[in-house]
Parts: sequence; structure tokens; C-alpha cells
Amino acid sequence: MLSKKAQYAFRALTALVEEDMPRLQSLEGQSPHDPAVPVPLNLLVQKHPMSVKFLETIFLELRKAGILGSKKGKGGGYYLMRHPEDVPLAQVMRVLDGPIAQLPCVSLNFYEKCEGCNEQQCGLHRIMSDVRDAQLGVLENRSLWDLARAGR
Amino acid sequence: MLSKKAQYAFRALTALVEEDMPRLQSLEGQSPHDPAVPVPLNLLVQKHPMSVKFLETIFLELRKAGILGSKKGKGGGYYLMRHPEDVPLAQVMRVLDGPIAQLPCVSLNFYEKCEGCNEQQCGLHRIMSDVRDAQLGVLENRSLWDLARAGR
DNA sequence: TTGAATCCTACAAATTTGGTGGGATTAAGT
DNA sequence: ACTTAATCCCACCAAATTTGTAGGATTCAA
Repeated sequence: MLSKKAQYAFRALTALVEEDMPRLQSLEGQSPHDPAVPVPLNLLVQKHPMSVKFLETIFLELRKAGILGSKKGKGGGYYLMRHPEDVPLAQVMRVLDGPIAQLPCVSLNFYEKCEGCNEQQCGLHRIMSDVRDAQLGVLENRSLWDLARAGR
Repeated sequence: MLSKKAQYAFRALTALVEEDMPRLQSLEGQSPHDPAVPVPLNLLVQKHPMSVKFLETIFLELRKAGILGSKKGKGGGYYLMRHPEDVPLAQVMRVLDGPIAQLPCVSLNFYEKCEGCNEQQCGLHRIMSDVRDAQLGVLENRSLWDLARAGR
């Protein structure tokens, strides 16, 4: 299951992209993406009611992971470091919830060997690898842009 | 992530199928599947070290869900109610870990509406539905038989 | 009658989740 | 300089979930 953290994050990030939508549309595939106007948390929270304090810790993690940038002080806030099209959901999920795979021994980014199990001949390992590939097939190919653009 | 419960279950069920392998192979697609010889837990635990007591509670759940049958008393134990080929991993996981979907609002078997979100135009809903389909595409089509047969 | 097994419920320990509180720091506007 | 609005940072906390354990009751075969 997605944690509440990830769920809140996706709502807030959607709102963040929507906030920046006019400027983003005028760019139309131009890169590099020059940093957007910072949006303060309390603005995002107005659109999707949630604890500002909690969202603060969430966005802090995303900033440390290089997905968000921030500006302090009056007129400050958060902004995306890349064009939303270049931020796959998988990346956000890994930052907030850790591994996407269902088992450590099939994780690409958080691999851990499981003791007492030869991966070559472990049925569970093979099947869960297939599940991981299936999940990543979606999550690596859907971006924050897809997320925000959905209802329109 | 798969819970320890589900992981233990899969190991033990694999051992259970292997225990019954000679008889199963002689059946070769015959149905209905006549109940197998009961295998006691302490035998399964010898092959994959884990707490018998914990496995007991796990197998109890699987029995109540109709996946396993049991025989009490001396010479008793657990057996599969169906041919392992007819037990998809998805079913075992739902019994022990609950929903497979990453969000209640995209779950087929444990659906719950998420308040304040129109599913028709919710980007997350659409994407997580795709993820669910991708997962189920694997988990509904891999059985205990596939699990046990893997290394051979 | 004995021993081997499941059945059942309650509880306990450990971990994770979902936050909250209080201040420190930074920056813009006046 | 002062005020105000914002992020930054870290500690802590309560609730829920996970991961078992304990102890007996029941069943059945030999």
C-alpha cells in the first residue's frame, strides 16, 4: 500500500504542478527547465486539506532527494527542480516509501540478499521479479505531468 | 512489501507441494483433485526453519479461507484443497496480507471509496489502477505449482 | 490411555506509521 | 531595524500494525 505520506505528496505535487501550469504549457518541451516560482505550503494545503506540518516534513525529504527546490523567507516556497514530465512516480515513491519491490531480494534500488535462498532456483524470487517488472513498467513511465493532466 | 506471514506461507506451501509431488505428477491434470495426505507442520518446519507456532496461525487462516484442509490428531496435518495449479498466488496473498492494490479505491476485492476525490478525473486513481492490473497480470497467473516447480 | 497433532484465543514485544511541537534560520517589504 | 512569512531541523509521541508467544482445549490413531 501507498503510505499516507506518499498519498499526501502526490496530492500536493499535483497541486504544485497545476499552480505552475500556465508557465509550463508555454515552455512546450523546452529544456533545460528553468526553476519555477516558489509556491508556499499553505497555498497547497488550501486545495487539498492536510496538516501543513506533516507536508513540511514530506517536502523536506523530496527536497533532499533533489526532486524539489525551495526558497526560504517571505515569498518563498517549493518548486520542482525538473519539468514534471521528467519526474516518474517511481522516483517519488522510492524517496518516501522506500523499495517498490515486494521483497528485498528482488529490489533494484534497495537490494538485500535473503539468507538461505538460492535466487537461481527460488520460485518466489522469479515470480516477484516479474511482479516488480510489471509495476515498474507503469511507475517508471508515468510522471507528475501525467498525474496533474489527468482530469483535463 | 510481502509480510513475513506471506513469505513464511509461501515457503511452507512450497514444501507442502513438494511433499505431495509424486502423487500430483501421477494425476496429470485429472480433476476433481482428491485430497492429499495430511502433512504435519513440524515436518514442513524442518525444511524451512521458522516458528511452528506462527506457522500454525498462518495455516489456520489459509484453512478458514478454504485453501487448505486439515486433519486433527495423530497422523493429522494440512493438505491443499485444490490442485496447486489452481491456487494463484494472488489468492494466498489476499488472505494473509489483505488487498494487493496500492490504494483502497483501486482494489477489486477490498474496495473503499476515497472521500473528496472524483475517481473519473483523479490522476492517481487511473495510474494506480494500471499498476494493480500489471500486478494482477502476474499474480493471478502464477500458482503454487509454478512456485514449487521453479528450481527443477 | 497416551501421544501427536490441530484448534483457539488472548496477549506481548517490536516496529512502523502518522503525525505534533518548538524553535532556528532566512529573506522580503516597509 | 523591524515585522512578517516562509522553510529548516530535530526530537518526540501516540496509535496502529506486525510478528510473534503462551497455554490450554480438542481430536484422533494406535
